Amino acid sequence: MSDMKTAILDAAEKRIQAGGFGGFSFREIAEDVGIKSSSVHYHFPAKEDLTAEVVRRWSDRTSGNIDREFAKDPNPKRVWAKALRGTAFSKAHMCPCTVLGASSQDLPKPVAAEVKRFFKMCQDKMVAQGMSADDAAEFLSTIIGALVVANALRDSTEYDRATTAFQLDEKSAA
Amino acid sequence: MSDMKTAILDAAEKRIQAGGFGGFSFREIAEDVGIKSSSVHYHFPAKEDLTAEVVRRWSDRTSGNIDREFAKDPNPKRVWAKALRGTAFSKAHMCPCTVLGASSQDLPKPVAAEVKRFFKMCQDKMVAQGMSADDAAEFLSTIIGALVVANALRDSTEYDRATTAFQLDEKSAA
DNA sequence: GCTGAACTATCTATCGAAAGGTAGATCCGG
DNA sequence: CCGGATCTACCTTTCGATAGATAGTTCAGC
Repeated sequence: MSDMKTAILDAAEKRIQAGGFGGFSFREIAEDVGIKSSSVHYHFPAKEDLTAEVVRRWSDRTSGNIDREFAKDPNPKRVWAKALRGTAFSKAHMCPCTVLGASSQDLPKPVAAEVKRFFKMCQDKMVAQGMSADDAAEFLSTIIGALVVANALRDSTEYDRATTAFQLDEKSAA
Repeated sequence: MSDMKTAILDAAEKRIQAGGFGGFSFREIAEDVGIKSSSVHYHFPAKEDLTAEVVRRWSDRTSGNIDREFAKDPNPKRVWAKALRGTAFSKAHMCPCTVLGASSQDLPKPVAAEVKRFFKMCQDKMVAQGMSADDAAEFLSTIIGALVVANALRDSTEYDRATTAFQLDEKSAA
């Protein structure tokens, strides 16, 4: 992957984290990376292609990060809670898939499909890590919701308040 | 409130539920209600005014609905879980405040403030109903997240899977 | 009870800006 | 010289918003 393509994906990711699909334009991305909007089209034919690729990349990275941490800590809930905590306290504050998922009905089909894949990946991985299907559904909802609530209240520490139960040491987090 | 103003709010609410702030235009709203886009400006000077009013109305309605149901059922979690379940299984599938909250950073200030007010109202009311602050934060995150995940997976029954623990009878839901 | 000002709600028409996207030229490294 | 990458220039559409006109309604004062 070329440097410029990566730079475009980085810029798009940031803007999507802030405003979702309708919250960014090719011109803004172009200015962010220092090229012209038409050149962005060279790398990504249409807006939905760029957006779908941002989601795919985020999904792959998340999957990898979780696998890596789970190898070090056998408690899946603590691993996931910590991973999303990093997002909540990052500059962007939000996970792009969550922002897009909230307005999934208004997304181009390929983008909506990619977003769906992300959430399925999360649930499947949780089950593979030993959680029951219902437990995974509830837990995923809690950490995703914590991200949204903290973002809306403009206070990242809200994420911690909502997930204290999962960030404790060995015995407590079940 | 005039019929037309209400019709405009209804149309805007639907569109916001689907696509958030960037997901609707005055022209679409105008077509939905059968007037011209400039006439929408007569009722709401700017897009942020219309959006803020949609959020305010949703917030007031939710507050009223919860009070009414809590008077009949003393279990706050069951009351809230049931209320949001209605949204998850509605045609629109989403709570407009949740959609907007996910992209809160990209919202005009008055709108972001109104969205923030909604989530604070939820937490405050939960505490007033007897929940601890941390418990309220976690529970609110779970039901909001369940809405997002169910929407992204395009399957409303995901909401039930994530909230079964709170929809049971008297003794079980604590 | 009539008149006329003021208000409500909508229209047509239009603005400048910005959107997504395309075509064709240019530049640069292999 | 060829091909990937970027540019300039442009197109069409849509955006939020404004101006000015037009009916219909309300209502105070004579």
